[in-house]
Amino acid sequence: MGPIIVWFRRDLRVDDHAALYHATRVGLPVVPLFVSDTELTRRLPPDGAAFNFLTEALAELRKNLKALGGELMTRRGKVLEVHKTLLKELQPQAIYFNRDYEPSSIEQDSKIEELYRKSGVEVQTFKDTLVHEPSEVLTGDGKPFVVFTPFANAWKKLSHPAPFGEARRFTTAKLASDGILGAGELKREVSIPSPVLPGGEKQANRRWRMFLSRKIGSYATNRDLPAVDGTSMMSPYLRFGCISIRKMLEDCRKAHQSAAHAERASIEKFVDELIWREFYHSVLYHFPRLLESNYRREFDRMPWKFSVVLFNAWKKGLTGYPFVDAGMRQLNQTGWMHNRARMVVASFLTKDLQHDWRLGASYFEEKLMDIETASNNGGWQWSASTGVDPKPMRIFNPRLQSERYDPESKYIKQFVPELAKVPAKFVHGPHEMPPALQKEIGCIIGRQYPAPVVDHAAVSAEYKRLYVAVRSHNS
DNA sequence: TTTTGAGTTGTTCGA
DNA sequence: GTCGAACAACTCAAA
Repeated sequence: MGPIIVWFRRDLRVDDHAALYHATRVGLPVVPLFVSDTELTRRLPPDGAAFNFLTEALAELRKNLKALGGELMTRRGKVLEVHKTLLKELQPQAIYFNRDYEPSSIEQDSKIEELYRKSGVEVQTFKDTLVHEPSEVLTGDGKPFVVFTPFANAWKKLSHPAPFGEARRFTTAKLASDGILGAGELKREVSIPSPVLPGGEKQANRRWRMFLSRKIGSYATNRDLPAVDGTSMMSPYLRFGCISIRKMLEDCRKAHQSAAHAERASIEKFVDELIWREFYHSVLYHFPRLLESNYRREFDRMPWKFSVVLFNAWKKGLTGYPFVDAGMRQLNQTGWMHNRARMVVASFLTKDLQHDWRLGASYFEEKLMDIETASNNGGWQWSASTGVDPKPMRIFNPRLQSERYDPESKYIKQFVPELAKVPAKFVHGPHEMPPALQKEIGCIIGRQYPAPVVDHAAVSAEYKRLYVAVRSHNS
């Protein structure tokens, strides 16, 4: 009897892993497989934080599989070609893998399924990435939800799948030695200074337990303050599947039961964020065109601007708006950005600079270590007012956001060091410093730190006119 | 079919 | 500085 292939993609863990759990219960040898050139890895820049995270997660996966008695097989090459080769080489009994919902993955996976099925090999796919799949959360009419709250209500009514638990020990069938990569071969030179979040299952659990015991109770307020370590930072771990979403949800429910009243609201808020992740997965699944186009079609007429100078200022964190600049520099330096800052920089690019949200979305794809296409697309379309959010136009005031969410300017000063000596009174608007003060503290506007690249009041008024014009055209 | 009510994360203004 | 209302006024799920 041939082995069972368990194909790992965005689910780099051994604990509570649907496909691995089920495969190790059959009693056949199991070949855990990772193909380096998947839909996941192809888009990751090799010098980016996400790639670094991935290699760490993979190295640990290899170790954890070994502890279960198995051996990770890593192959490089086109996915379909790799599977064709393995079909001959291993003559597997079956292939198991967890489902992925991105449009490109769906297309790829159906080809893989067909390949194995045609050869009489059993194919089993599993729900693993989400608590509830896009096909499970539908309106009464069987249509997809496009407003969050009704989606969340329907989601909460469904009974949640319990964690499966540990995989059994297994053996890996003797592998042909050719074409198998060593552990280090996927590793490339990376130049990310001390990643804030190390990849892998162990780190995922460490961070999660710390968040559960010390942070989740104050999540509702602290999550909005970029200078405070108040968010879970689980996004990269979820992106690469270093932790099980079923387990996280179960932990939240247990914590909720034993929590004080005040903390319960915070835990519910956190669960809502997990539901947002599933909501945007569902939206993209049902409307794959959103990767390229506006949900609200009338925005196809939006006369987005483009300026190399302004776009570069945004990318580099040199807009003259300290909070925006802090966010962008955090992204560039660490591969991660606080959620509050993500909203502010996205609003700034789309509303103040009036640049197409797709430009911002691709820059995030390039830089974020937690890049999840569904969430990224949903977030950017939300910011640009082109998406499924039913609220009317929303323009963030970057100055106000700065004062409200970074009142002590700790975040700004951490990532925009040239503002370190600017007094509290001026730190959210350094260009207002009198020239003498600029000179005194060695932060001259236009030299050490830029003047605002646009005037918020003027450009937001302009944006409002464009918005009204675009929308009224519709009827 | 029509009606009703609610909507992640905002901003501004005036008391 | 804080608070509530006005802003704008649209979509869409569900009754």
